[in-house]
Amino acid sequence: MSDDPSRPAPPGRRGRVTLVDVAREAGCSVSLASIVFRDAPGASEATRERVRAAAKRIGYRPDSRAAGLRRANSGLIGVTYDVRQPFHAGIIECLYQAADERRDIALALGATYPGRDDSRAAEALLRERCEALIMLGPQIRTRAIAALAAEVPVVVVARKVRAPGADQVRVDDSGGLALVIEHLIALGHRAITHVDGGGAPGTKARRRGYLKAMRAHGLEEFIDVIPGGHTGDAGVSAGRALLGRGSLPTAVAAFNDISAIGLSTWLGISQLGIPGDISVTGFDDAPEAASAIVPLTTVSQNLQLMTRTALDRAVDRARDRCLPGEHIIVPRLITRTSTGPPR
Amino acid sequence: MSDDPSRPAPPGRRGRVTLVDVAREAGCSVSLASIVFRDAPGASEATRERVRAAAKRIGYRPDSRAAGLRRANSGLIGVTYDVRQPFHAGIIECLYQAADERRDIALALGATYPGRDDSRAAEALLRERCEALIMLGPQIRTRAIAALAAEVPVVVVARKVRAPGADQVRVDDSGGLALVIEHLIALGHRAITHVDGGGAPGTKARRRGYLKAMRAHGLEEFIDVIPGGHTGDAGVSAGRALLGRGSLPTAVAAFNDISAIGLSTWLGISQLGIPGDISVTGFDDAPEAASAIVPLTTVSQNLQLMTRTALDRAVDRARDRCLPGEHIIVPRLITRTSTGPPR
DNA sequence: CTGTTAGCGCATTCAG
DNA sequence: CTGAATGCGCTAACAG
Repeated sequence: MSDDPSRPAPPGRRGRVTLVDVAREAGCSVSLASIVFRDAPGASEATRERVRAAAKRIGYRPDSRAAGLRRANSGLIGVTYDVRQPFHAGIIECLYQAADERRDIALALGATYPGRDDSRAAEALLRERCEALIMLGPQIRTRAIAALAAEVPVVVVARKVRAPGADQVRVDDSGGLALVIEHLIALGHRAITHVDGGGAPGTKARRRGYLKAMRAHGLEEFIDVIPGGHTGDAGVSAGRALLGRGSLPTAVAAFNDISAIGLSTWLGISQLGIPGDISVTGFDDAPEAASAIVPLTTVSQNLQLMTRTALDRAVDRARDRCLPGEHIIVPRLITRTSTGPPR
Repeated sequence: MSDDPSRPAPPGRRGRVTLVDVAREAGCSVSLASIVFRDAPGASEATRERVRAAAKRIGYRPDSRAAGLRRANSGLIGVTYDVRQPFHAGIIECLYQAADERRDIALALGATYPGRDDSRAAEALLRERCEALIMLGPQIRTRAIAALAAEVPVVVVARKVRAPGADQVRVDDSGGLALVIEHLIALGHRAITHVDGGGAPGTKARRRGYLKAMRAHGLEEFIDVIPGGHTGDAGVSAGRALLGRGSLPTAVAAFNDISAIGLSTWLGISQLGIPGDISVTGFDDAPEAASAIVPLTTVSQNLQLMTRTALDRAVDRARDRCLPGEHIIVPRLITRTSTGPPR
């Protein structure tokens, strides 16, 4: 408590509790206290307890900025995602779970929305000195991603992008869509329409899966793709378009769950029974798919595996400088009650 | 200490470009370079240009951790929010917009979901040394919020909480619900049912607004509250419950938009016309409300004002140590096509 | 406008 | 296990 009045007011003692205070309170050296909070070897269990108790007593909280500044690696992994995308929310949850399993990793979120693109979000994250970037379905152009990948390890999730230097982790979109088509065909369907993603990441691959599966079963003449999108609105519009035409297919494979639910809603309102009159399928296995009015047959991306892979890649690339690669997650068919034999 | 001056400044000895490198490249002092990046007064426009050009040339990016470590205030405002809540996503967007208008403020997001509560999220944020915390509809108990508020300025948004020391910014929930009831009554409705929020923040106040408005118009005998929730599923369940009873009301005021949309969907599938057979209202003016199959009459919380207020309060309290207060946003009725005269 | 200096809170030596 | 010393990248205060 002996402030030296001769010197200009030291801005240090502003009431902030630091590691020094903890060490003094616990009666040990700062190095030891540091070891305890880093979970590093070199302290007995007894001292660990003592130090932690002291910290709690005086209200100490580690300063992760200072720690990151000092160590070579900040332990921060940046994640850019679309704040409006429910599917991204699910991935964020899984990423947190994966990160919580490692004591040394923290996540920094960078939200994206129509007025703030992935580049902006990434820039803010990099100023915080993230070691690596995980980008969920980035909407910026490939060369912008490549530019980022040149500066920092980048892992692109849920979008196919040929950016050299960026890892890719995504489901086999083509194979996933083929899965539901095979399922519908096995049920006896032939007139199967695909409502596409209208430009959302994965649109082309899923459409390719549809075409491939139809052709593989000699159903070329039934091939029917109508424009859609990844939102519920897009599904509603597609439903409207579908009903506006002369004949109805016996099944519709939508681009994703949200769109499939919008579509189902419109069909339901138009007094069509699902799956009695028409079968509907989605993609993603979003939480909404299971709890929809008609639980949706869909394709699971195995988020656990996907996020774990993404995080591991991000950390490994940041630490060991290993080479970027492509990681394709095998999709799985989830059968629910929105599909049945044709009418 | 004699680096080869002929070669373009190598990316630092440790591979990272710092302010020192920029200063050397621009041929000026570090202080000047610092001034430029902080947008602080004390440099001519010419030098600013020169320094920025040099920075770009060698690929410099400010280190916000180091800056925050040094200055008294980190400039970081932490935001905890429910990653599954579309309504929160809208607030996040507005917060970013508000933060972007101030050069000195950055947002740090802390996601919340069933396995990770607001306390966990806040803890992580505080380790990053946020100056203040904005909590969106926190689900933790009041005393946990109070505990946080004792350590750092806390602004609670969209939840009424009597935690001493925490600011509150929220819409007048009671008045908002009353607004739609008045609107329905003016249209000629008398049998108006309220589907409540089932415990979500704001449930009680909105129900109170319903009761007050009904009583104010002598409609005690028509008072009818059924349990609901804030999700689409809850709306669907409420619709099912409603139709399972003998008689139908002529209008339903739901707790929020998402629930109202679920409700509408179920009513639509049950071949009831909206608003022909029954009027439906929501709350929040979420993006989904405008683009629903039947555009929803709802209550706007004026997010712009709400978020600006929240951010200003957070910053002011962190900087000037002013006292916490309560800030009630006046709600506004948004009339769309989901309401009409009774059948 | 410049250059110098002194830390912010912490991790990491290194010799005891 | 201790104690002291060094510096991460930056801001701020100061005298030129």
